[in-house]
Amino acid sequence: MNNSLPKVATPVGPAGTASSRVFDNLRKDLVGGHFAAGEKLAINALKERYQVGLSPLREALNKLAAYGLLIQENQRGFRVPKLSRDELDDIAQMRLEMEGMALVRAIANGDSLWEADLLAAAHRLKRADITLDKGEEWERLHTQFHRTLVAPCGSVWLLRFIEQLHDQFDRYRRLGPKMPTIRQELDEQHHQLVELALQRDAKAARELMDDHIHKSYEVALKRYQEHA
Amino acid sequence: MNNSLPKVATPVGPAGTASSRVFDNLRKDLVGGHFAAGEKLAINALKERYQVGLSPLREALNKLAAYGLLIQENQRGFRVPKLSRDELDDIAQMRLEMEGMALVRAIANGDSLWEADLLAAAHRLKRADITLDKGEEWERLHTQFHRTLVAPCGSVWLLRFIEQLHDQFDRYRRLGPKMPTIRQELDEQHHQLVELALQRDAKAARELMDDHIHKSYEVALKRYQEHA
DNA sequence: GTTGGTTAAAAAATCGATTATCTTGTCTAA
DNA sequence: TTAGACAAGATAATCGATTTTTTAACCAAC
Repeated sequence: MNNSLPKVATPVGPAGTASSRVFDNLRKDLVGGHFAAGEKLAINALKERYQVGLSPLREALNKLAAYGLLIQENQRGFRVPKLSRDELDDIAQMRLEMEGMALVRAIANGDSLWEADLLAAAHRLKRADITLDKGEEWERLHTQFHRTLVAPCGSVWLLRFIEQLHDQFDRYRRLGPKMPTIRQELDEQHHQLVELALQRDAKAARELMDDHIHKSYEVALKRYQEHA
Repeated sequence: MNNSLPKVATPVGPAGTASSRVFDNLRKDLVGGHFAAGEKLAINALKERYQVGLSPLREALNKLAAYGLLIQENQRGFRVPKLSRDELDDIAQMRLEMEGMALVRAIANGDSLWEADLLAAAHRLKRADITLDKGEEWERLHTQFHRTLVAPCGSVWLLRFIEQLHDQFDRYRRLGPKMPTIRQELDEQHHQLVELALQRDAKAARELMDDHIHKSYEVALKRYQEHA
């Protein structure tokens, strides 16, 4: 009211509802391992932590339960899902199938705008890697890179499932500290994936993707086993 | 208090929380087409319809949005997702990939208990078909049959995705009235699927499953197109 | 010492009311 | 006539308090 700007819908900044803000933050924390697997969430503590009331918090918890990042038990609240070797294997196996499929389709469909996005995403990821901004930002760019890679696969549902699997997978991958040696290897594969995608070599790209997921799986498995 | 029975947890009947009850009912109604595609849900009307307060209702709506049966728009409530030819194609394509994969794995893993379950599920479905109990009950048994078919595939996540896709697919399939001719053909395939599964003929079973989904797709597409 | 039952405390689920946001219809000014 | 501003009503989101259910602690009886 104190200026006459023509009603600009809040650009994107502070985001919409309290519920969606909590959802985003809680999702990040769950994927990042800020809560112990199997832990029961104390709702009042969460109210504190995320600075919201009960209603928006519960709505966010319900969404996360439907998404698979929380377990809801009928009259006894929410808990963080347990981790298990079997589930990790399942998730990795599904990633192999679905991301492979998506990559092949993306290579068939992707246009030159995709090529540009892909190069950009890979570049940003590498930069974040060099500056050793070891934190949340690298994770964001890494997720974004993989998302971009398969984006033009043509299936909304496939993308949705892949995203869900990534979140689940990252719960294992992010259990422990960085492993620089293997990490470097994986980072190189990102660039090789871009190259093969630009060359439209679907077969080789898929094979590399399989290997990439395999190596990531080994990292995740080791961390799970060391996790005690 | 008026009898001395030793504290039996309510068998299964009236179900747990108000929220979960609403979730189940709303899900059924959304899949069954009781709401128009694209329609905006009037929350107060839903309170009436399902006889619950605002909080449990909103929690159920949030879960359904995360599940993909509703669209949540930031400060303007919930609406039923639109239908589109592209999405139907996407869903059917994904069903082909995922249920095919799941069936092959189920045939590799399933034990004799599975065989029995499968026969039972197919039988129940046929019976419901004969008695022409055209309603909700047949739908339930049909869903149950397909669930049983792929149950021992060994992947929790694959089963989860398949279930989600079924719900989405059924939004199209159930747009119109029965089509007895094609319906009969599809029903026969159910029994053929059981036979091939019992014979452990993965290849033939997968081909039949592909055909089954294809035919179902044609039904769904026709209904979508006639739906106006 | 264990079992069974009772009760107090804690936590989850739900309700009723309040606050914030959007939508619609109307009016004014160009 | 049309674009914009405004106000009134409708709807969504959130809060605070209540009700219900579970959990934990205690005590008695075997």
